[in-house]
Amino acid sequence: MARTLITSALPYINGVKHLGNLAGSMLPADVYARFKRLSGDEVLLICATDEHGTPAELAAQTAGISVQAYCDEQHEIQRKAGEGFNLSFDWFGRSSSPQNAKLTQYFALKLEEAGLIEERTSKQVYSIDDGRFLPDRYVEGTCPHCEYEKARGDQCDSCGRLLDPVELKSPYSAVSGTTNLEVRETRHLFLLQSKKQDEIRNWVNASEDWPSLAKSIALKWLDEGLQDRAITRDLSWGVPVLNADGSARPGFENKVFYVWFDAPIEYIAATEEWAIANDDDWKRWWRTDEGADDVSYVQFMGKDNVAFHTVSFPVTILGSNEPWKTVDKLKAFNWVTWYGGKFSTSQKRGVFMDQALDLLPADYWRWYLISNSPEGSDAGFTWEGFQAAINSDLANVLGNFVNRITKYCVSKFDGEVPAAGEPGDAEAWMIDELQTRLPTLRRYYEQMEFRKAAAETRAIWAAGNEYLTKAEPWVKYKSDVDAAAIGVRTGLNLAALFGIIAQPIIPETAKTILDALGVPESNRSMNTGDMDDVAALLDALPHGLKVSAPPVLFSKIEDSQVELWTEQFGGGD
RNA sequence: GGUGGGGUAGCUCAGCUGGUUAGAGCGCAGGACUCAUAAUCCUGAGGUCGGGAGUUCAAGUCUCCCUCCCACUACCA
Repeated sequence: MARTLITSALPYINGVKHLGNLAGSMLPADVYARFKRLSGDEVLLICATDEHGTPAELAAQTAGISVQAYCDEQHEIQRKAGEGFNLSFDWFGRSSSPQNAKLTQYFALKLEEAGLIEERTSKQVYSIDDGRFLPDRYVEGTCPHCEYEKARGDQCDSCGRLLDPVELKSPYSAVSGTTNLEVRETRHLFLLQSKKQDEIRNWVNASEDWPSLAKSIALKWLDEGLQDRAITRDLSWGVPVLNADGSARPGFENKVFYVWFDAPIEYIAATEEWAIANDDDWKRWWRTDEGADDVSYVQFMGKDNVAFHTVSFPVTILGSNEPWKTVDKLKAFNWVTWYGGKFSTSQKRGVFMDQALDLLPADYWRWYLISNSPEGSDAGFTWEGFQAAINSDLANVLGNFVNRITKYCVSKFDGEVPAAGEPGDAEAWMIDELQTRLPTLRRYYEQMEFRKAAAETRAIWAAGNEYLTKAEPWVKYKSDVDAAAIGVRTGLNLAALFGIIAQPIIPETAKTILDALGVPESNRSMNTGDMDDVAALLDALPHGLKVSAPPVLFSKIEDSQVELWTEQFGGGD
């Protein structure tokens, strides 16, 4: 059995994720995982909340609770949101888990043994009133180039220039507003990425199933020269820096590993968390010397994360000099935009996962976000586009098809799959369509071309409607009931097939359809072997099987709802 | 500034290594049908493929210049 390991970029703990976050990583990872499972692979889909770092500490401080309590709360919220969207994670872990702490410390020690870690002193802005070091972007002030007054220490939002926090005029803390700042020296562990430059380049060049986008980003970093980077921070919340014997590393008692060092390691640690919970073995997924050599590992992420996955994390993995599994294929996404701008938590622009589910069931959103996946470039979300896609694709093309054929069967054939009638021209046409379209659909999924997979899925549904027009059982019924029967039987089998191919994207509705048609779990696969014989697929339901018309699968989105939501969510302004 | 990705029918987008009359969905117009969620099916109108120059027998598809949008640019994650 082929084995596929899939990871989605870890959503940051700070707040409910919006539809753009969902569409850019977690959702396509889930769709792909579902497809691979239906294709007969053994799949492990891993995700987790990324819980360390300054934003989590500050958010907890604002909320007046401990960081641990804050993360506990937020993790649960995100877990529930994912569950609400039917994200089929085999494990949704936490980067604050003991497994991740241990593994992160382990990697750091291995890297040090390999001579890739060095202590260095650097300078950083310290806020005396806040009692903490400030990351560059938490220092704000007036831009020395354009005089913009709220420029961040790393970059000015107004003129776009990269800055150093010490360049800012009248700097202040973005945390508290205090101007009581000073530059202090601080010691950190640096990962000597420059030493791995050639090895990483060879590894990148050897990669095959990477999109050009990913490769070009990786090569760009390599061309500019990998810089050694600090992998520790002056924070209290995070993975402690320890010696091999478990004692605190001298001078690092108040420091932790940098969130970007431990976050990708959580992919592995989350698998360990999964293994513990399921009494399974995690190493067979991650250690090529312990069974992971035949695993195909696929990563999903937003474009902004590509460098971390193609360069930084590989330095950690390869630098350990141990046989860890590295990524085989990766898929990067652009952003979903909101009426031309960005989704923004702080400005309350856009729709967030929990809000979305209050409006409509998950399948509506899943379909829209996958069929409009931000693959080639940013994809704009608009209520009008959403309404059009749902009403046309789901309600009219798929929902109506299932409704018309099942209702007709119930009213004219006692709700039983008819046995009579021989296939004719219309059936031959349908078989021909499916013989080209089903392999095409599978190919798009294999290639992770999600927009195209959705479009092909829809095209197959639409072909079903076209088939019914050709077969016109309601006309034939008047003169030849057997001739009508073949149309109904084929139509019912098509409905079942439509449910099967709908499973990766709209799993709940697919289940409703397949349950209504009495298709057993074991016959819902999308495996090639099971989909090759199209003629058999169109006569798969046992003759005489009792079927029922499921309730209306999708209700249409009314103009009045679009108006309401536009007002409610500030779309269009 | 640098790097990368985009600018193709009213809208959202396909168009691989250059090759017959540039495609799809939505929307729009007309027609058909009546089993169905006023759904479905058919037909049609609609584009000087961001602008300019060049290479070529031939360019949306290659080269150069210009222009607009977006992302990334390594101590935010």
